[in-house]
Amino acid sequence: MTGSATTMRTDTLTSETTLEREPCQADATGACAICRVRSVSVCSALSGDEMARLSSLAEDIHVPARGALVNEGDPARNVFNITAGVVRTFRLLPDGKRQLFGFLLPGDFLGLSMSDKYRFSAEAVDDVTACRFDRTKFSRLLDSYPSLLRRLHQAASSELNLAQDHMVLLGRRNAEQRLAAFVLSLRDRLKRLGGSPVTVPLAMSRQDIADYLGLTIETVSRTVTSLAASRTLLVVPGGVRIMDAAKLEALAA
Amino acid sequence: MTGSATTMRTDTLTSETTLEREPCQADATGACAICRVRSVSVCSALSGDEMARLSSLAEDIHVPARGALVNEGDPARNVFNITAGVVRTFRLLPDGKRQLFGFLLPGDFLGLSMSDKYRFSAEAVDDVTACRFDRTKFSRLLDSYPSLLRRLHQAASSELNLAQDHMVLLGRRNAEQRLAAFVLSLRDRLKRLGGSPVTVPLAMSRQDIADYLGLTIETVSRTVTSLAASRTLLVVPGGVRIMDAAKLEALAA
DNA sequence: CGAGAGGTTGAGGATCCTCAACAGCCGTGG
DNA sequence: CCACGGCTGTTGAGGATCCTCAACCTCTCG
Repeated sequence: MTGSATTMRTDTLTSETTLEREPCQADATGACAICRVRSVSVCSALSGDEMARLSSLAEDIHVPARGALVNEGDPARNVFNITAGVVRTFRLLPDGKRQLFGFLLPGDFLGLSMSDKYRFSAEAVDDVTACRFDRTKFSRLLDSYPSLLRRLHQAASSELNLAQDHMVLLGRRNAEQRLAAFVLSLRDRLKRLGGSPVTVPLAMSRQDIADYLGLTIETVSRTVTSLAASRTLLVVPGGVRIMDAAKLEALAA
Repeated sequence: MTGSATTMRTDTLTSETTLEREPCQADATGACAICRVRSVSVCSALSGDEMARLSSLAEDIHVPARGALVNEGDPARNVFNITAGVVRTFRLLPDGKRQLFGFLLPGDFLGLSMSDKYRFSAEAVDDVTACRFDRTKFSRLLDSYPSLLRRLHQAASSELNLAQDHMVLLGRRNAEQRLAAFVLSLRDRLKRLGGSPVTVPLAMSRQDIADYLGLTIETVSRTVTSLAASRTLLVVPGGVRIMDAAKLEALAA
């Protein structure tokens, strides 16, 4: 199994989604020791020895923009830890509609909610690097390292909280409020990764945003325009600049 | 602390929400041994000895219809295992709107997603009995019993799956599809608890259903009427009867 | 019998979707 | 070098769905 398990179906831009790079077991302590996102990842639960063992399971992969990490319905062979880039998770409906569940940023774990098959698809929004683990081996590791399991459970808890926030957004907020909440939440997450508190890069397309917010692309476009007209946002190449954070927060509240 | 921690704020029908009954540690093995919902609960992960220790932490509580189990914003002192009745979990918005996250049935665990404060409220829809645990003690138990932690993590995973299903429903389905999915999913969950595959008791009000499905009470009422007119459902006292399961499933797909 | 709660039905309106045209950007290729 | 097509995003007009407001019905309970 060289990576074909998680490869494409919806996307055929490249012949091989996962470009293998130097695996983590390259050195004694493991590449995890020098991982940029370790402190914000589930891996932070582990001590030196434990991390070495985790490293031996990790495989550093690269997925080009639009490449697939997992496909809904496939056997769930891997779990991932995102180390760079943005990933979208989503489900495709029979009528062609799409619902995005979220955007994974560096440090986020992919594979928290899973049966034996993937219940959603995950694709790279831009160029992505990630740590890939064999799910069975990773699961065995959880038996040995309860602290890792606890950390993972924490992550699942926090994702459940995010999911609940999103249910509120989808069920009870209008387009303007949805967009405000989206921009602010993305800003906050990027801020924790060292991003700017005013300029929010939007790696994802309007269609992605629409499918995340339960709107159409036209409504997203119109709402952004309207927020720009009221000097709440400023549209800049590749993202938006927050001009009136207070107003945005009032909308999102 | 005798139960006031989790008591009411939104609801003041009774002076004491939690009517203490015989605690589980009444006998040697613990009342958990004879628990009706043990096989479908997280508790099933435990062996005899372990269960005895769990029993010693459990407190059997009763919450009358409309009573509160937890209030959003309160310190998260307890977690629960529902043993009878139906519980609604929800968040209240500043503008008075409400979004329900789900209905907990016997065997369901309350407290999977949590920080140090409750991020949502939980109220009894009808008369509810539950096992209440001190969160700190329960958390310590998790350190001793990794199998319980695993089971809990499984439960969190599966709740995350449900949350994703619900995001699809809220973001991408019309009123008819939402109602169909709701009735079917409730039927399936009740079936696993020994319920009928055709008659679905609806303990919750139309308002609850509306707030769960992201609709208004009027739209729910109209949609039920319309599904009854097309002989897909039959409205019976306290619930509905599924007349055309195939049609309902086609709508929910 | 009256009051209140929960639910249904109707009319009108707001929001968002659908369909369509168009603008900007970028890489390709003559 | 510029023309062209494709892709992404914006804007507009009209329509569908769902919400709002209001009346009314049914059932229960005092």
